[in-house]
Amino acid sequence: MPSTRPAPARTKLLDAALNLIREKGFSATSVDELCQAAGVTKGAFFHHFESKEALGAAAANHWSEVTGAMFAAADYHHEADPLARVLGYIELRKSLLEGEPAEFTCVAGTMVQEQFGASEDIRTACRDSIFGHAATLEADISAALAAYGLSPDWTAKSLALHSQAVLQGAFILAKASSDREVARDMVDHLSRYVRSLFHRPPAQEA
Amino acid sequence: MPSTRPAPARTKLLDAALNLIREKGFSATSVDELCQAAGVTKGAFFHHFESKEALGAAAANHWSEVTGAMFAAADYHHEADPLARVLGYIELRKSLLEGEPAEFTCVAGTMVQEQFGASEDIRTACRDSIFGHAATLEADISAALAAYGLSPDWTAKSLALHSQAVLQGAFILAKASSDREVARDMVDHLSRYVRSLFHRPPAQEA
DNA sequence: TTGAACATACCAACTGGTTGGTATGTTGTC
DNA sequence: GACAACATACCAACCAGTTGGTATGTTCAA
Repeated sequence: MPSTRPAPARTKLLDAALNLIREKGFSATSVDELCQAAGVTKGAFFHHFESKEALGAAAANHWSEVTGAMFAAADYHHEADPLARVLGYIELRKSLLEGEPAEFTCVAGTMVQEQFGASEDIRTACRDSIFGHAATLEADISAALAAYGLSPDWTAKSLALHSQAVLQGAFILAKASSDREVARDMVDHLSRYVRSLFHRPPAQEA
Repeated sequence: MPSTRPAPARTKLLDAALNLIREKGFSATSVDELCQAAGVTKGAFFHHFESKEALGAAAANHWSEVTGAMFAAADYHHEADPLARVLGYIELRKSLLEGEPAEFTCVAGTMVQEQFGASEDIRTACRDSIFGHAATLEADISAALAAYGLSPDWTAKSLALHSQAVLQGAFILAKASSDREVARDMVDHLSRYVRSLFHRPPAQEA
């Protein structure tokens, strides 16, 4: 049987990074803190990552994998109607707005905000995380356009990105106000917008 | 005659902070860098601000004043139709997306993203900046609702905040992709959404 | 009107602690 | 016994913040 081996230092560091970066940002998180949170020494850190910057880029990729697996396993994919899948995705994102900002916030968005000018590796890793995730949504939007026979003056890609923009902006407002309800309202507006684009009734407000 | 007196150190430091925070984030900007950019010594810094954190909060307030004056003087206020004022505001925000991210990005959004958990003073100053700005938009939205005889299931305040969320999210996508056109597309979606809420035709796409 | 008392604005040099990073082990496994 | 995976000990650079000081007002009583 596959007995649970102790998590290797590299994974422990990446998991710790996901939490610490969302709590305090990348710059304000020191290598020592990372090591302490991961229960690992500095030697282990620099054995697995050639620099703090390299860990940042790796953490963004790790974030893509963790969240990618989570969204891939979500229920909304089972909806037959592609628009229902899109709206289901949005409702899932809303339901995820629980607990503290550091728990529901996006690592890639947080990190790229402060590191976009300092590290090209981190920037591209965060870009791939955000835009890659948007691409999974773009497919359902395209299918919905086909199913509803629409050819609007906006692209599926731009609407997928817009949804990410709303979410990222909602995170900022939640952090600023210490109130996740604000973020939920923003997601409601997004849902309303998508329904209007497909000429769907306002439906039930949650 | 009111000859132009040399800018005092405090103002020079705040102006420098506005640029440096947007370029590199708050944590990664050192007090020494701030002083060098402002052409001022460290003694002057700590004469005017009791800590780096205090400068951060002051910078957010300075940002509110600078941008508040700019938006207060904008043309869109002269529109008779309140909805035209809202849409004019959105178009203005789109036209502001020029140059490098550090030039069109929001200081408050950038700073609160990394400092919300570290400094309550900075967090509230950024919150006041963002939510205070949204309040100026909320008045026009309320007037538009009255003018068009609408009583929707969303509030003027939440739509004003939604517009800020879209803009903040657009900034993040622009930073991640190094492409401000992405941000412009997000603002187009916002404009389309607002028009749909007021049952206005798609109108011309810019 | 003057000058002592005080306040403001600023400066150069310094400090103790923290930073990312390195050099050199030790350990367990194939 | 060789190599990856760690640990320990350390360092130079940098960090926010402090020090003791100067130059330039401003206030107000004699």
